[in-house]
Amino acid sequence: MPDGTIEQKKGRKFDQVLAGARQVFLSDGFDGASVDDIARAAGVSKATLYSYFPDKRFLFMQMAKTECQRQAETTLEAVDIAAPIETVLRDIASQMVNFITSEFGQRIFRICVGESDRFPELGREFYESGPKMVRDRMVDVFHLAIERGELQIDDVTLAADQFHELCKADLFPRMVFSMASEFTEAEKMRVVDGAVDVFMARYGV
Amino acid sequence: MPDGTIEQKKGRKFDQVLAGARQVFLSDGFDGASVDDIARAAGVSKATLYSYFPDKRFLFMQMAKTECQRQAETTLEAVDIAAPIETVLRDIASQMVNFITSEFGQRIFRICVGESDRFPELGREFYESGPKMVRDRMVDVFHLAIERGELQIDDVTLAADQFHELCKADLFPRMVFSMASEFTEAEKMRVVDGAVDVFMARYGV
DNA sequence: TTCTGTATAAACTGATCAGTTCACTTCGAG
DNA sequence: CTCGAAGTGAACTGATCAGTTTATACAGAA
Repeated sequence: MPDGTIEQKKGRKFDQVLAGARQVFLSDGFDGASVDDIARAAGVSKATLYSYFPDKRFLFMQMAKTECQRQAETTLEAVDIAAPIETVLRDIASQMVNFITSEFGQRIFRICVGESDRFPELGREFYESGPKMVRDRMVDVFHLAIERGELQIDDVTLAADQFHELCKADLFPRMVFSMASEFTEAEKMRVVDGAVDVFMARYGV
Repeated sequence: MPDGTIEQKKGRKFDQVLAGARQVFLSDGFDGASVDDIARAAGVSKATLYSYFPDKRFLFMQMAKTECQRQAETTLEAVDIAAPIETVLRDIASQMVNFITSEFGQRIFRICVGESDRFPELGREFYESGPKMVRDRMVDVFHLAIERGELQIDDVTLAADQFHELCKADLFPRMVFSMASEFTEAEKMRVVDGAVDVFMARYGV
């Protein structure tokens, strides 16, 4: 105990349970997932599962939080801020579009939306570690570009939200309402370019 | 039978059942709603309910379709197309924002999103009678404005989708993830004005 | 009056599922 | 070698719920 693993709350199967939960919740939704299925997917007995998590809701929340954090970390990292603002925006837009149209993005969104009436904490958690983080990151980028005289923005947070929304045009509703599940590069490009164009027309110098 | 009511598929309690379904589904979601509750809310026996609708899913679909149509009819009607395009856009944006932030808009969206994995028809139905109709209507407006030399748009449907998305900035994520349930007029105005500004900067002559 | 179609209440079936309990195993530390 | 913590599997409880059935009521039309 003097060294090593302080990180984990409890025994060795904790991560296993979370992985099983991830798999089953993501493919079946909250109500659709049965605890027996999760235990089976995790390769763990139900009793063990319940020794780690007090109930199904809690397990779900924990899973969702973990997943969101992981996602937020990998997104918006590989953007070259030194490049001209149009390039930066195009990169960011691409990443957003890719996330929105990804299997994972779609599923986690679906569950959070559907369930955040019954447990609002979930929605809030997701917002904080998802859209909120993206917005903050964008605001930073904008400030930099403003300093460099590339952009002129009065309401920076609004601009960030607008950009984010612009990246959803067409794709998002079609995705979310099961009109399409995959998109061609051309379809994505159309939206990305459109978003950058509109944004620059208003906020470019 | 020579005159009168051809419209209804079956007997007198049909609408009652639908009304009960509307009430319970909208407040409890699909899984949350029990058929017994619906029958009770409708003031109808369960047997009667099942004589009208083959099962719960079908009842739900029917309710959602009906509601969407009703909503689509009342929205985007009282817009004065003769007015200058900026005014027209502002009116439309206001209506969109009001719908997005409405109790009903939020609930129906939540259910459709959460459930359209399990029955994709629902999502499609909603898309066709919701976003799609709005888009078509907007495209008409744009064409008119282009003819009048007020707008210049290459990809008209993309522009319509962009405008729609711009109206969701900030408000929509906060609403959907339970960060807020009501908004001040000022908050709404900020988004409406922002949307029109951005849109006109790109597509205005 | 009688027949028919629509309605009802209430009991019932069959299934699912969250969460608990229990008797038993495994394995590492002292 | 033994103790105890962590894990297992299977049975069990209690509850909910979709959908069915049955026996009954009541209307208007023939």
